[in-house]
Amino acid sequence: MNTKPLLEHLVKEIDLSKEEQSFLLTQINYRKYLKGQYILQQGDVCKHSNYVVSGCAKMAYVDKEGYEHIVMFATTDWWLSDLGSFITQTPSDYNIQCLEPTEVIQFTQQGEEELLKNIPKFERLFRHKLQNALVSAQKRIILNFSHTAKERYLLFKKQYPSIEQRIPQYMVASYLGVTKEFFSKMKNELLSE
Amino acid sequence: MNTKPLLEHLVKEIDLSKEEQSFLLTQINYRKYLKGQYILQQGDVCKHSNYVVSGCAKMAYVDKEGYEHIVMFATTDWWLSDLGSFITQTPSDYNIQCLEPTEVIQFTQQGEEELLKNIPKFERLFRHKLQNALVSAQKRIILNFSHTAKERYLLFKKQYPSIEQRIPQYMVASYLGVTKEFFSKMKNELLSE
DNA sequence: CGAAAATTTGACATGACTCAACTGGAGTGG
DNA sequence: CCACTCCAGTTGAGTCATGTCAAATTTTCG
Repeated sequence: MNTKPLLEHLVKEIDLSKEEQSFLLTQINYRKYLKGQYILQQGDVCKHSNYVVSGCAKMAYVDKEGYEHIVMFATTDWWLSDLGSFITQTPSDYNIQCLEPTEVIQFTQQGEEELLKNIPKFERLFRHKLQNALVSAQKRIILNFSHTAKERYLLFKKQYPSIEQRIPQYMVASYLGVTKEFFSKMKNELLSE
Repeated sequence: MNTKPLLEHLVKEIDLSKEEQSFLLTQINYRKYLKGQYILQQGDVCKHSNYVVSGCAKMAYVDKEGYEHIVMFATTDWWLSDLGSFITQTPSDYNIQCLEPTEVIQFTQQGEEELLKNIPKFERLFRHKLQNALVSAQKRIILNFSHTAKERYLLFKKQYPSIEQRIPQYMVASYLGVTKEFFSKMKNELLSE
């Protein structure tokens, strides 16, 4: 029932047999978070890899001065975890917090291992997931170096047209790596151009 | 002979049988590049995934203004490719150029597929490789937002102590995302602090 | 040695940040 | 229904980090 979206999503990608599907179901958990709740808090070990069924969450790093830097947003069909903490089971440097009521399907590290062992197709799927994530992370590094905040903002709007409306603007600023004040001025200038 | 370092490196990580080793050898190629040579040029398809045996190379993006932005350096034991171009076999946005005479072992995309199909251990190994790369890419995104160029430079020195001596300083500047002029002034200030 | 490449220096320009004050909703409670 | 507060967003003045451009200096290497 609640896990249906995941199955549908996965079946599209790797075409699971009935047996594989039911095995998968033994390894996952459905969970619902309220707006504002934390899926992961800085300092805790990241116990779950999360597949977002609905809602919206952010992953962020809070620096020593207390400023928050948003690493990514995740909505339906996105995967979300602090990979570093998840695979090594060491305390995380990141927060994951829900910006809306959010439904997720969770894998524990053991569950993921079991899955990979028993259904090798998953190796390929997860590898693809990682590849895509790495490619876009590298792009973002270069983007931040080679473009002004204004340009980055325009690209962000193109790439995530739906997200901007759903969240407070100061979070968009944080994702782009600028202050909310500068972001506000920037948007103004864009209007009068 | 020339492929020995790769085997040794891999055997340490995944413990290959004799048969697996000899199969591996059928899927790889050894190649030597001179200083200055390109392993990959912007616009070409990335035909190979490269394991660096010796030497040093950089992966970089040249923007429309002609400025070069360095994504990463690779020395012994690093893997190097434009993953996006490699997996989709579409033209690359990056250059990979040797900064020293460099020996690499190359996998084609097909070769890599074969390897993964025939020696499932490789799935795990490659997944780990990707995980680590992704974790550090995400860290670098945040680092660039939350730290000044000076701080980033000090971290770079700690993390890659051997690289700074081997390459022209303007490339370090490019990796850090600052101009060579600013980088020069910055280092001066650090001395008198 | 001489030419090209790398690095440094200085004057000036600008993107982006800080801080503080202000505006304008969206509750909330009396 | 008003007064109050809280939070997001805006605005402005001043500052700082970093960029630009042009010239001078040093290093590298044929």
